[in-house]
Amino acid sequence: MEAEIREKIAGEVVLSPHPGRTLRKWREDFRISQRDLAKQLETVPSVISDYESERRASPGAGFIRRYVDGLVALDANHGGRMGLRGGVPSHSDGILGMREFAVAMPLKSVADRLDARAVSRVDLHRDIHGFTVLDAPRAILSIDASRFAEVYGWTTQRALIFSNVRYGRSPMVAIRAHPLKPAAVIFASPGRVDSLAIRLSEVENIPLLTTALHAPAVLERLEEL
Amino acid sequence: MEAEIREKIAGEVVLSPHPGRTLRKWREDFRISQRDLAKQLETVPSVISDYESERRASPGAGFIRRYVDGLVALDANHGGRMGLRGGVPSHSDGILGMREFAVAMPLKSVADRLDARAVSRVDLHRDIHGFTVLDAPRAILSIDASRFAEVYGWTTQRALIFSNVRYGRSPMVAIRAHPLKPAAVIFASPGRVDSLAIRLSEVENIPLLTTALHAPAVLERLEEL
DNA sequence: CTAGGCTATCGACATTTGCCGATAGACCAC
DNA sequence: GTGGTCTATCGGCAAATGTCGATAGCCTAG
Repeated sequence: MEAEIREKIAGEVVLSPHPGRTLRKWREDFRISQRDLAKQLETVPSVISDYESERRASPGAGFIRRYVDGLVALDANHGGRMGLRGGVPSHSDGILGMREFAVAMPLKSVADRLDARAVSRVDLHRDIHGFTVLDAPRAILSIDASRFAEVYGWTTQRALIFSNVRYGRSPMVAIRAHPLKPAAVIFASPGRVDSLAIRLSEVENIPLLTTALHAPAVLERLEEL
Repeated sequence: MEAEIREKIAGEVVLSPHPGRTLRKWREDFRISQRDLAKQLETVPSVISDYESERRASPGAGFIRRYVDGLVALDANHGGRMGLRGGVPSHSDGILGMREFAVAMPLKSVADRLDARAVSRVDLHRDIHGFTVLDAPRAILSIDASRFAEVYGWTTQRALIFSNVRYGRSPMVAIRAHPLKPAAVIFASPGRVDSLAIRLSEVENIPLLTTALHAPAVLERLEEL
């Protein structure tokens, strides 16, 4: 995730006819001050200001790299709340709940919490840093590829928990088609899980589990973790 | 497509500890000579060589932009065959056929050729530059997000024609979840097209059509275009 | 062997970048 | 009013870039 946003920012800056302005745009998106960034880069604010106001028409790769790294590092220090979310603080239609754990949590613990059991043969031995609960049909309609960052929030090391799932094909197909992959998928109170869903979970090496709980109970159970 | 690859290359170059070497790697991936690139940039080959051998530790944004633009422009002149395909010449399991038209073709002509009719309300008034025929279930299992470039080949301005389709949900969900979008989707001899498929076509503004022909007949009909 | 294509190295030098510090302006809270 | 925060502008200057041309080496085909 971080590597991707860094690459995107750097790419945009270089390709911009006004690299300095693009740098400023991104800093403001992240809501970081020139002073804080200057401190992070171990320089002075007027350096940042000069670049951002296009005093230098063609900043070098070295500077751009340090600037972008500084932005992303500072954002991480602030919990990655604003920047990586693209500045949209509220949840999209289809996202029922979302949380980051304070510490990495074994998937097994999460599964136990939800009385969830595996339906594919993918090994459950991995850690989860958070979860997102989604209403599957609504999410598919309202969240397209460019906004998956919202589903994943700060980390893809999360469980995606889909409710209102009949056969589970559409969520697994969507995950298959998108470059970012979650750490696990859990279907809340599904119908009969289709064999394609299971095969996709195995192809992608993403554990697939089901729980009899519905979304509100899932959120409640995970609140206590 | 082009904008995305440009951004990716530029981003990689800037973030690389060895920008010059990364430039070289990409030029070689595209199979473009220093001489040809130098000509495109209206400079001399020793300039390219100096940068690529890291004589300049921190090339400026201006040069990187021109270099990347030059690569992509030259690749386009060569039909975009090698670079954008990632150098995989053979078709993946699931791709039954694929072609670029010599000239842009109205979608209506393609539809007429296949006796296809629209099932969603999206306007058909657009041009197609080519098509890919896919076996839907096999494609979904064998082609993940990172290899969609293969499905699209040179241009996303194409019709994706899916065979072995029951309700048409999975193909539309996959398209929904991926950043690149085709110009049209045609289901060859589907079962009953599900309302979700139709809604996704409308949300994405991608025309959705069906034809009674099976894949071999489709390929045959389109061969004559 | 020669010719052509491709690439590498390096001297040269005009131009630009990278970075700092001094100064100034705007805004807000006390 | 003062103090603090944030940002902008600009002079100064060492260091690096951007670009060219000359030269050289390697490989292949005829």
